[in-house]
Amino acid sequence: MTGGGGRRKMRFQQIEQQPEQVISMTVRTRFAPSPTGQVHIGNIRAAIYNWLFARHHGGRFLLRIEDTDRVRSTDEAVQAVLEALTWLGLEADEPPVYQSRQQAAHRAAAEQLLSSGRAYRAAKGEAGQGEVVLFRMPDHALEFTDEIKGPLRKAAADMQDFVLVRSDGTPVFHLANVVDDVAMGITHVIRGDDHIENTYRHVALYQALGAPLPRFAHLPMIVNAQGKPYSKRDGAAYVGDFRSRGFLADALFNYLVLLGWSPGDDREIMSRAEMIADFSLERVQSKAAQFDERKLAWFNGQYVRALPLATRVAACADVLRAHGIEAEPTYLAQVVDLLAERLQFITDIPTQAAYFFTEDYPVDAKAVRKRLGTAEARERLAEARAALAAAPGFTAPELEEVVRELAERRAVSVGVYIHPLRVAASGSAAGPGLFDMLAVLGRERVLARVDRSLAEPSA
RNA sequence: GACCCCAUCGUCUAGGCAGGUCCAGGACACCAGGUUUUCAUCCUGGUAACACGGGUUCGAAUCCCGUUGGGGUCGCCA
Repeated sequence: MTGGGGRRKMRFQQIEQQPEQVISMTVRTRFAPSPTGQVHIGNIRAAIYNWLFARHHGGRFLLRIEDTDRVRSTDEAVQAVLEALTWLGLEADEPPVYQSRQQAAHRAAAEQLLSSGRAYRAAKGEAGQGEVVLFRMPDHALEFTDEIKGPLRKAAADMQDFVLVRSDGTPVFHLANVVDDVAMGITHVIRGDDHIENTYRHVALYQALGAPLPRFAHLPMIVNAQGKPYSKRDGAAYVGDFRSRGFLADALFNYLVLLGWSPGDDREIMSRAEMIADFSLERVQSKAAQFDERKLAWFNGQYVRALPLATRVAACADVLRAHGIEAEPTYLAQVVDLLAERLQFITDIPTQAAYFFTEDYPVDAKAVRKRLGTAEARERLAEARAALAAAPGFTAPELEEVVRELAERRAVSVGVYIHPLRVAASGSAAGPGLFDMLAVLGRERVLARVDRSLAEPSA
């Protein structure tokens, strides 16, 4: 059985759950996390697809907090969900629905099922736990056409009755989920494919409740390098992890959208508008996708570089401030502009550009040995120092002119001066163009650092 | 174990529903070269895949069957 092709062909041999016009009706999708912890990367991708699908069809994207597990659900987790959605720009179109507040409706549905004979009371499991309400599964096979997987079918013999209401009177996931989806008018249920088995039960529930069936789309999982479900042990697994590690929301969004979906052409970097315009469940992959943080990092670099300078400067200022560095805005803007192509993460700024802000910057010992380790190198550095000091002004073109002139005069490659100067002025062998860097650093700082280098005992 | 899902470069994928134009295209990563004072960016080139076996067909990555491999589900969790 091969992916998309087969499933799309077969779809039309099946009876549709809803008329084709469904798409022209108002599409309503929802993200329904259970607030028991941080928001997992796989869940947020489901949220993204729900959002994109709703936007594509001019419909609505809703949020439902499935907090019926009172023991494990926490307010902090609810906050985490809200923050993750806001950060990624996935605002819901209506106020969030809290499942725990819908219990009256859940109970009413159970009563309805009880009186119609589709559910029954029974003492199940260990003695002493009391009575539960069980749903009576139909005695015929159940089938539905998944928007991603194609026609799916389950024989009656492979399905058992299941609990709808616990012995303590609280509704179980299946009941609450379906009742709420009906109440919220959800037309398309887009969720992880670990829910496929549940869907048969849900289909039976919708039918028993006399509610119209939504369309279902089951997304494949996100797996790690071992092909196992992606978890915290595989590095960043939660939305908050990515955020704190310096990933941009747009970069993560773009990467995640493409992890399991493609526009059908060669585009990689896409705007939200493009994604919305082109998104379709038909093009969602049906096999699990392996998370590749290196590609995510590449996306991040692309997005960081595309940031307007002012935005990048502000973001860098925040990161620096968190590191106890208060940078003067104009100066910082020069530094950030200088580092433009070299920043893949905004959070790299403190380590990558420390020497711009403090005299206590890290020094690469290896670079010092290589570029300042010989008597000759130090002599060249001294010559360069004199040239810099004699420069008419301390702008990049002026500095470049005096140093190149010096090299010409001594008939040596200009690199002979550049490399020692770079290490003496920044402590590093890598960095922006030397003359621009020196100009931004300023005469005083540069000369002082060079003098300090010259004063240190040679290796 | 039962039931279900999945299978194109190392990874994400295009192509598959309408079989030939695919000795399989793009991106990340990797390798080489170029640009450059370094690093990064950027540019050029390269290595690299249709899981296997049958079948249908003049012709299969594309259709069918099977095998193998991977995954999911079998809770008074969600």
